[in-house]
Amino acid sequence: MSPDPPDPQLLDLAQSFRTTLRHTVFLSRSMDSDGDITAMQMSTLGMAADAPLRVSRVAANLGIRVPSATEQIIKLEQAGLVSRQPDPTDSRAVLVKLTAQGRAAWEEAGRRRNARVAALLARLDDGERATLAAALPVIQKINHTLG
Amino acid sequence: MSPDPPDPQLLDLAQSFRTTLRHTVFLSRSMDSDGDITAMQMSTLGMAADAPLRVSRVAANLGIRVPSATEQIIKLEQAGLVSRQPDPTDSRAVLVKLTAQGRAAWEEAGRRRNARVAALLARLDDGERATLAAALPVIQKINHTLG
DNA sequence: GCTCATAGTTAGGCAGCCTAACATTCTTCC
DNA sequence: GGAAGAATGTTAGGCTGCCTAACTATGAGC
Repeated sequence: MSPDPPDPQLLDLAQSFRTTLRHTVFLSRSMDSDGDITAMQMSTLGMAADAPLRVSRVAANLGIRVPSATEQIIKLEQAGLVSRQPDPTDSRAVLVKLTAQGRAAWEEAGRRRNARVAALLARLDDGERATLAAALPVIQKINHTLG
Repeated sequence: MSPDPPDPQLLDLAQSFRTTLRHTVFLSRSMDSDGDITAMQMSTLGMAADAPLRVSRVAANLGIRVPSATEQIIKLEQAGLVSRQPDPTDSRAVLVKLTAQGRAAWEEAGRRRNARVAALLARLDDGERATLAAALPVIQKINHTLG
């Protein structure tokens, strides 16, 4: 239970990683101004794009509490992007389902954001892009370590 | 001025990058619960750790408006972590300066966070860590492209 | 010295998150 | 089958962080 003995090299990498992340969050925030759809809303629509899911699942995936998810989902519903339907297998639950309009908005916003990010990546050389591409799975692995 | 012709490969990478970033922001948020110091406050203290700086500089570096920066800085001041002093060279300006207590708190929080991140990185193998280390400068470069 | 730009602060409002309390439905166990 | 408890959402109320608009005070230029 004692904290691992601090490996200096690991701490250095952690420091760099942390600094990079901080700036990245910042970048992510500025990318966020997509007109009207927030990053959270994008994520929510993306989940529902695969299959309808419960409010509690949305909350868990977003890392927020259920009441907060309800709030966001109601806004998406009012915008006509999702619908809320009782789960036929469990009347307590509510299924969040993407509407046709929601799917269109999600895809369109995704295209816009991809284009914007691609424009940034275009300024890298091939080697840098390869390095980045190789690292993304590693970062994903780190992200999933939390689970 | 027309948007670059979409290079499919670039868009793919952009898509992966975007997805990874989203999860990373999420990770970053969960790392944020450091007891009492928020990520923004950490950044602010970090800036002041180098040298006293103006409120407007803090705002610019954080990507927020001046009134919002004032708000945060006042909180840090009330917590005894920074002091606010008039700039001797320009009486309109206010210099945000780290107090001894502020420096201690900043270093301590940095250590805690590094340790936490290092614990995540410890679960990677050497090759993955090398891949990650190689990519950090690239990501930094992307971040700075915004400027 | 008047005018205009610059640096911060104050005031008021909005969005997103939280906890606590509640209604409803499912599950378990007798 | 019925009571007790668990699970799913929603509602209510509050907090934080961000914003814009309006204001004060100082600096800079003609």
